[in-house]
Amino acid sequence: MGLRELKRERTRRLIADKAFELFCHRGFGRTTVEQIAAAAEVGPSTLYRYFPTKETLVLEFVEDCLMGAVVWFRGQPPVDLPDGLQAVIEHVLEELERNPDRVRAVYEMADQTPSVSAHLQELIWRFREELTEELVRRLSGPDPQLVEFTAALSAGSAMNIIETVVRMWVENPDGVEVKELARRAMSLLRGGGLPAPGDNAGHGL
Amino acid sequence: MGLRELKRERTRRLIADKAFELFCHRGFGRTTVEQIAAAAEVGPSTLYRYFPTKETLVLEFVEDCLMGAVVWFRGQPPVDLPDGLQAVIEHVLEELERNPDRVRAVYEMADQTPSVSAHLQELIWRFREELTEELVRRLSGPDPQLVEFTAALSAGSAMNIIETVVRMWVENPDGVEVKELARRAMSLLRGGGLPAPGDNAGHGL
DNA sequence: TCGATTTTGATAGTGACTACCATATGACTG
DNA sequence: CAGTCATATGGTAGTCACTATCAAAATCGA
Repeated sequence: MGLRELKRERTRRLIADKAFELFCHRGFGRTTVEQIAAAAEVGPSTLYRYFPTKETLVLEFVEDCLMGAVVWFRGQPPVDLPDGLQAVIEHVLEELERNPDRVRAVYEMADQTPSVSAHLQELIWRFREELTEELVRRLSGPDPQLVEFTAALSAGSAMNIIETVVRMWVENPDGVEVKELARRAMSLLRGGGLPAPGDNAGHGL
Repeated sequence: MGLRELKRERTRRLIADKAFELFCHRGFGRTTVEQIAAAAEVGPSTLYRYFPTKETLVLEFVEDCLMGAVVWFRGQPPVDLPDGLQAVIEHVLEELERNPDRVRAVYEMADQTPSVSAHLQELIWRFREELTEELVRRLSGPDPQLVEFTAALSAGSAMNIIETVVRMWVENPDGVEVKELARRAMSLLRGGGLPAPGDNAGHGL
């Protein structure tokens, strides 16, 4: 629209990029907000108007991937529940795979800095909440509590699969094919959250 | 043991209790660490020696329940994977149900304060990590990557069920029976993370 | 009781974050 | 183009969580 929105987006991107740059170079803990503001050539108060906390500067990309997938799913036509979950999972993974370095950097910072890890996990749970809400909207059933329950568990399964696949991918970038892992996870999800009775069950514990 | 360990545990409990009291009375954000230290009649530095962050003062109880269940499970004899997960889930839920008010208070604070929510979610993920580690130790298989994958997904399913049940219980304390919800979740887990094909599948989405 | 170890409390300091205000800048009207 | 309004910005001052350090006090072993 106007020139205002343009500059807003521009400075927002500038701040986030400079922040990520500094975080990768000096580490999250060794970088002060003041330094980021100086690098982006804005005042600290301006920075805080765009990003409420230091952690959001790190997690914006992941947040866009997760929440974007929910928004995308909201616009999709009705499908079966397993198909819908699979679609959401694949959508998220494809978006994340678009910037492998950024994903790895985020998880690295989360491993080193507890507060980043905490905010990352909270972001993932918020994704589950949003997805649950959408599933409830789509599901129908006589018992509303059962619908809520099923939706929450299903969304949680999707979250679970995404986190597991991404975590294994991050920890072993070259030895793991996201597509292959996702495919295995899909079959586990469809057959059940656990190894199916006739499959690889019977594992002694 | 000695008098030292005794006093240590005593002051630790004292600080945590006074903190929880103040949090419930004035709210998490309106209570300063200095006030907590004063209420427990210790210096702020002493408080920080026992609790690294303000949030840990809120979450100690939940952490004990979750991590205690993993430790308990570690001492259990080998069982089938679904049975083991069910046992862990029930153990956690029973421990949480022992102090309903405390659980509700924690979730209330988490809903009001983002940082508390973030640390709660991170705690839950740490529970998943610990459980995954124990499952890997117990599981056997030719492909170590598949073992890791199965363990992580299974532990995630347990985490998912616990969080879903507890959340519904907290949001509707009188209308939800934890035992009943847990039973439904168990059958969902055993039959699959999603409604089984012959059960309540076919929901339009 | 004496010496070694641990626990405590106080002090000073860093840095994230907030509230507030004066200024500047893009947007709309005559 | 001039004037006016809404919004964005930067600076200041302040709160509070948290850290580092160190001397004093409490506890333990002999």
